[in-house]
Formats: sequence, structure tokens, C-alpha cells
Amino acid sequence: MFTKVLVAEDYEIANQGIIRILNDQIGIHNIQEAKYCDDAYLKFRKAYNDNDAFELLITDLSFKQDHKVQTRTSGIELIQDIRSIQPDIKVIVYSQENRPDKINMLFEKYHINGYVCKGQNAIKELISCVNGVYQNQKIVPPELSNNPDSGSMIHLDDLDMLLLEELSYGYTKKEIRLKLIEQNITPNGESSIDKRVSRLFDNFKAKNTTHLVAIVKDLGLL
Amino acid sequence: MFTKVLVAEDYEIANQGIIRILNDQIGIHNIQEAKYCDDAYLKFRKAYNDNDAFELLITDLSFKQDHKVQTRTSGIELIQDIRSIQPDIKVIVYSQENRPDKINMLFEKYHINGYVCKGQNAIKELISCVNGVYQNQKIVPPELSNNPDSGSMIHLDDLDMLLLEELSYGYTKKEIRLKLIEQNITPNGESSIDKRVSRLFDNFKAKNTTHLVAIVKDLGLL
DNA sequence: ATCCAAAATACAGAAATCTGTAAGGACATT
DNA sequence: AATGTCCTTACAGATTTCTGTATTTTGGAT
Repeated sequence: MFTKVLVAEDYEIANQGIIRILNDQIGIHNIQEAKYCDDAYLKFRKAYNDNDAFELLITDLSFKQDHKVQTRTSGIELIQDIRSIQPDIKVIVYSQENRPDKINMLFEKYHINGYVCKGQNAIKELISCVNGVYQNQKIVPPELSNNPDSGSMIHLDDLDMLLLEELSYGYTKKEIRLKLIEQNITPNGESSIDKRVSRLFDNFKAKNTTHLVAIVKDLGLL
Repeated sequence: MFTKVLVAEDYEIANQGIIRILNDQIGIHNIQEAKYCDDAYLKFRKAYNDNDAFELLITDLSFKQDHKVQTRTSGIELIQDIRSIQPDIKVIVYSQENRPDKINMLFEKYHINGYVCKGQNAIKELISCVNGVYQNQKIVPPELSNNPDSGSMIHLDDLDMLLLEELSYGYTKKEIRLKLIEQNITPNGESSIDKRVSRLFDNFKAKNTTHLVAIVKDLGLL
């Protein structure tokens, strides 16, 4: 089993809970905790430089910022920074987020090794996740692996996302068209944009632009 | 100090943490916990019917739903249901949410007694919140009470919220008008709705309906 | 080079949005 | 009763949205 673990979680009640589980139920005793991303990074650096590196990082995604000035405010930055130095460190993300799209993105883009969703079964899931990751498995939360419709997810390309974003800012299609032309993005015909947005209507079962943006906001894609 | 407390929090690691704090640091020993809203409600009803009612409810806002069928999925419904039976019960909401508008809404609309934000100082804040609420104070989280612009919040009445909601569902103003007439809500003239929405445009500096809904979603009011 | 299918675009018309003006009613003050 | 203010509503016109159809362009396969 892992012998040395770093826990980055700003929410101190959870922080303590995680450490207790690692300690009592998994038998890991060499644990360091950090309530700030920057603090986590410093502890990581120190251990790495002392040739006593961490084997596993368990981190939250969002860190509230208080009075202290932080250079990192999200777990993603922390993961990137740490992986750039120690690429083989195992990473478990442990967060509130339960939207399939977002969790999948973490695995695909940042190659995390496991994800545990804060929730009713966090204790059990955390234990099996740590065990699985130790055996080099990729541990997806059960909500996701059981969910059949996560595979049928609609794939949105960059232009789709751009359109959704611009629409959510209240720009008209004419204005968006001009922006696309300025940035040399094709297609940029007004009716091409219409068509694309209409397809999004179908995908998300939206009645109109306002509805579409509301849906996408709810899904957390914007 | 309170002698009997109900803790509704689906996230079990936090759940345990809260109970430990109440126990060890505040000296409340008669605590019941619930990981589901419905479960919390049943425990409340039982205690109330047994003439051994709870004095304080500490609840999260969002409850993830798993396989069990729940009639209540949000802490707000739980609060409403419980308050309709025992109006004088003290309520502390304890949640991830840190958007001022939403927290203010909880105090104004649901008359909660205290709010604690999950975060770095949750332990300290929870302790002082329970103490303050016991002394009939209204305990606003420090992030909010220090924030000067929280006072300048735009006040939205029920009709405003209704309109925003319907617009976010993609209904046209004609459709919304008909709904208002059906429910005997005035004003319901088409241009009255227009005027009201235009006022919302001004309030939120929105360019059009889509932009407005996006802004309101971001603020967490919808 | 030719053909085909998919994508991009133009165009058009019905519906909806947004904005302004004006008319009518409710209500309080004088 | 008269006045003024606020709110509701009707109406109108310019713009935008949304949905079709038709035409052109693109890129790959033969």
C-alpha cells in the first residue's frame, strides 16, 4: 500500500475525515495535509527535494480563497504543477462535482487515476479508490460507470462551445458572425451559425436560445 | 445550550465531522444524523410527535440522490416542511454555496438563523454560529458581513423570480402571459411583462433575455 | 477529371424580441 | 372634486430569432 500521501482539501472538516480514514481504515500513517494549494505544492516540493517524495496526491478541485494570496486556486493547477515535476505520482481527485462531462474531462485531459465524489458513500468509495489506484487501476465513480448515457454524451467541438459562450454573453448572431470573421474562424455565415445552434437545440432539447443557455449552464458546461 | 440537534448532511465524512464538533467542542450529545432529506424529516416527525422535539436543525442544501426514491432532494424543502410544523425551530444551513445573493435569499425568504460556509474555517465558524444562534442572533458568514456590496443587492419579488424561471425554461412571453392569467397572477399584460423584464435587463446589465438568464444562473438565483 | 455527399451559405417568411409612446385605471394628497 | 404619480395595458415599428428551401462550396473516392 502507499506509504506517503498528501491530502489537499481546504474544507477542514473533510480534511480531518479523510486523514482519519487513511489512518484507521487503510493503514497509511505518513500523511501530510494542506488547506491551500500553494501550501500543498510547497510540501510536495520539499518532500521531492528531500528524496522522500509522495506516492499519492488526494486533492479537491476548488479551493476558496481567503485573505492569503494564492498563486494556485484550483486543484487542476496543483495537479499540473506537481505532475510536471513528478509525472508518475498517482492522483485522486475528490470533489463535489458530479457532472459526468466534467469528471470525464479530468481523466482525459489531466490523466488522473481516480475520482471520488463527495457524497453519501464517500468513505467506502475513497477506500476502494485508494486500493484500486494502488493496483494501477483507473477508478471511475460508480455513478459514472453505471450510467449508460454517459457514453452517449454529445460531443461539442470548440466552435459549439464558442457559440454557446457568446450567446450566453448576449451577443446577437450578427455580432457573433463578425467576431468569427475577425478571428478567421470558419464557418461564419449567418445561416451556418443558425444551423449549428439549431443542432444544439436538438441535442439539448431546447426550445430557444435562452433555454439552451440555461440548460448548458445547469450542466456546468459553461 | 441546545440539548437536541438534528444534522442533515449527505456527505458522510462531513456528517461525522460535524457530530464530533458538536460533541467534543460544544458539548451537545443528543444528536441525530440523517444522510437523506426524507430520513431527516422522519426523524424530526418522530421526535416532534413524541414531545421531544429538536431545538436545532443543521442542514446542507444539496442532497445527491442515489437509488433511493426521495420526495425531498434539497435542504430548502426540508426546511419548509419542518418549519410548517415547528415554526420556532432554529435552522443553520451549512453548505458549499458562497454566493452572497443566494445566502441572503436564505435569510430573507426562509428565515434561517445562521449560515456556515464549508471551507477552511468551518470548524471555528460552526462553533460560533451555534453559539450565536442559541442566543437568538442571526449569524451571517464573515465573507458576507464584511462584504459591503451585499447590501446593494437588487431585490427581486416573486413575480420577477417566476418570470426568470419561465424564461429559463424557454417559454415565450405569450406563453408566460397565458400561464399568469391561468393562475390569476397580475400583472399579466404582455407589455407589463416586457416592462418588468426590461427592468431586469437594467438591473443586471443584460443585453437580452439569454444574457439575463445566463447572468442569473451564474449568480445562483436560479 | 468526375461524381457524390456533406458542409456552408444565401435567402425568405413567420414568429418573437425589444423599445418607445400613449391611453386608461388605481390610489393618495390636497 | 381635482391633481399628480404609479402601475397596467395596448399598440406599433425595428430588430432578431427560428425554420425552411435552395444554391454553392468543399473534400474525398472512384
